[in-house]
Amino acid sequence: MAAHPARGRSGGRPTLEEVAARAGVGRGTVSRVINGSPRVSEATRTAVEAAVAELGYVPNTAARALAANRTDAIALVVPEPETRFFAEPYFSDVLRGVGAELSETEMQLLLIFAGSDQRRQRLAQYLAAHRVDGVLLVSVHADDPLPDLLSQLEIPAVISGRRSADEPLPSVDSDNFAGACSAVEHLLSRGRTSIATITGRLDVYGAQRRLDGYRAALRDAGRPVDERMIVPGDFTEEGGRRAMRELLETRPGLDAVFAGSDVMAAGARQALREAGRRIPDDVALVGFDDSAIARHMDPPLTSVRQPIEEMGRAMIDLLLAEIADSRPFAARRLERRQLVLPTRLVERASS
Amino acid sequence: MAAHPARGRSGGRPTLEEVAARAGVGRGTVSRVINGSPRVSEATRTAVEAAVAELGYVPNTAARALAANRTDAIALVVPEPETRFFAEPYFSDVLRGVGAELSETEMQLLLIFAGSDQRRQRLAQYLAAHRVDGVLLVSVHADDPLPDLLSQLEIPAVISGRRSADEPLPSVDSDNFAGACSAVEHLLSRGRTSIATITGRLDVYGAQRRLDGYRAALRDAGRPVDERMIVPGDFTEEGGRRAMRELLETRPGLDAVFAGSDVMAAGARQALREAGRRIPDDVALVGFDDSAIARHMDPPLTSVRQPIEEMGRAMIDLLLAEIADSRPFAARRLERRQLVLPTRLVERASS
DNA sequence: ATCACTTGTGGGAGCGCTCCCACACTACCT
DNA sequence: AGGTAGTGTGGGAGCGCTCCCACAAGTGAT
Repeated sequence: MAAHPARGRSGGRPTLEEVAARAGVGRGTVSRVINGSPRVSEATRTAVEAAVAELGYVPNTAARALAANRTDAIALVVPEPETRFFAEPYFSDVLRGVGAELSETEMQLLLIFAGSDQRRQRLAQYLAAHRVDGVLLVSVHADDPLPDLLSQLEIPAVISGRRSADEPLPSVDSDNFAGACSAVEHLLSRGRTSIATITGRLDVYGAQRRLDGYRAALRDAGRPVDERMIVPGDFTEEGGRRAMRELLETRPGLDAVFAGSDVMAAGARQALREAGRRIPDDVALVGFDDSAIARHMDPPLTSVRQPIEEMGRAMIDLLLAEIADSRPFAARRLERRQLVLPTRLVERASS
Repeated sequence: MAAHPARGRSGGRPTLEEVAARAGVGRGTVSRVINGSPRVSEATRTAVEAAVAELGYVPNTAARALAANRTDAIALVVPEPETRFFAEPYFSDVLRGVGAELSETEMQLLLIFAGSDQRRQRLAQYLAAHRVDGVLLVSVHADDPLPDLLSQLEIPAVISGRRSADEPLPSVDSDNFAGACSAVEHLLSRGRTSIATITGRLDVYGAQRRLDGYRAALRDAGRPVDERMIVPGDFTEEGGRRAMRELLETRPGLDAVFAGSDVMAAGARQALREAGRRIPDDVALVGFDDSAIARHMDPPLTSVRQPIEEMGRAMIDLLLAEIADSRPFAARRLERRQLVLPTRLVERASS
């Protein structure tokens, strides 16, 4: 027995050393097998694998993290309170894509909310301790200090959406401009002549671009843009409802609304119903995101589809590449670090 | 310069050793200060704290985990697909409570989905590697092997709800039986005479207890229990809708429904509306959970309030105590490890 | 003065890995 | 025969902590 009486360790998990002894090889060799190094002979590999199986060996992640200076974990940082996270289908869709892509790797995903100052404080601590190899940042507002903190700490990061046209960080975005254009063009082609829009928070670049697209489509069609037809929302259902009420008051003659998100469209629908307007007979309604609520709305909502799940997957791919690049002796830096995925209009009964 | 040229470590974070040198003390002393040991003189503590601040020292969690055999992280395990997680307000409420309670500690929360076989496989690996100090298990079905795996691995765990009356694991539950009783009594007191119930999945103990409460309340009031008035749902909106349709077909004369969850009540409401029944005029409706949808329903839903957020907090308290107990030289084992919190009927317009 | 505690402190040993140097062994050219 | 690669392998050193033993210095009873 050891002189040091195994300080109360429960279970007594086997170590690399023990696997090596069992397989009759050295520690280094076992490590190579575990990590899939090609420089191991077939016979040795088989022997080691047998020993691993017999002993039920599972690597100690803390030791590995300490020695190799990596954690095999990445964080999905949501700079919003939990409530928003759950209310917004966008997040769950991203999470699904991220989870799917990640399940093919050994990486672990942490979900971190940074919706309050206290939470942000804790997150900063967490990042400073380098407890994750990389960060996925979703829903970032223009003035958010988080991206800068990350580059300062030299932590690989990818953001969903951009903060501006020339986002310095690697990012994955959808073509918000083109998507908005297609929505408005669709409404025009249906003979609508008085088209309003409810925007998202304009400190989110994507919301800004959707508004730009709305303007451009009208302009291209030779229609004047009435500024009173543009009302800001905040991506929430309540915000959509408020915006719609305002529109009905100032521009009661409108015959179509392009909402900057499905959730806001749902709010707008309530306000329209309250006011006795029928959809699409009196007012056509188009959303953005094509999330689950669009399909389940009554009537089903025409919406601009963003491939959110695919975006989640792409973010992971980019991030993993970033992480690989950040390690010593990385092959070469990536070139295309900004991805913009196409959108597509899905027509349903609301327009 | 070191002979070993600092293998590409980015940032070059300060170590305990460097802090010690700066403060003119030994490593042990710095460690004691960091960990809040009382056996340090005031003067030394101040000096060390100054050095920590000057150097911007942040402990290396991997090293700490390796040396102390703990991770300072706990996992919230959801044995459901993400979709269910987002569709069910119960989870977000638990998460909110857990997050709130945890934000007062240094513990990190991981959210892990174990909804598919592949995911469960990965989770098992993860747990075997002891990457968390403890586990919170929500929404466990009677035959789930996860709890046994956890006790086998000797990982402290707390479950929300119980699997049976004599749950071996520490658990936090609400008084489902009494809650269901109060709902039915309320309907009876409102003069309803023909009360149906839509149950949750009966392999969830809580759903079973709600059904027991429904039966007991009717019995206590001297009313016979009509088995055709009991229809199983599955906690989903769609399930509630289906169950309600069935009830309307087999028992068209009913004048009240007690649904085993708010989400199912929302589904039932849709079916009632389709059938042209008015709420509460024709049929009174009562839900369970008192989640956000109860308040937002039209009409607002009478519901049995479970203090879900408080339950989340209690789970954390229990789990932290369990973890403390599992460490060597723990003071004493806990006694009360099963917590049952009271429920309360919240009356609204639906009944 | 001696002994027995108590309080504060320094630093060795060790946690379980990865990294990398050294070395044996084999091939295949000159 | 002597080079010159390449291929597998063993194991030392070290990652940055915590734990704990040893010990100095102070305090009070005998």
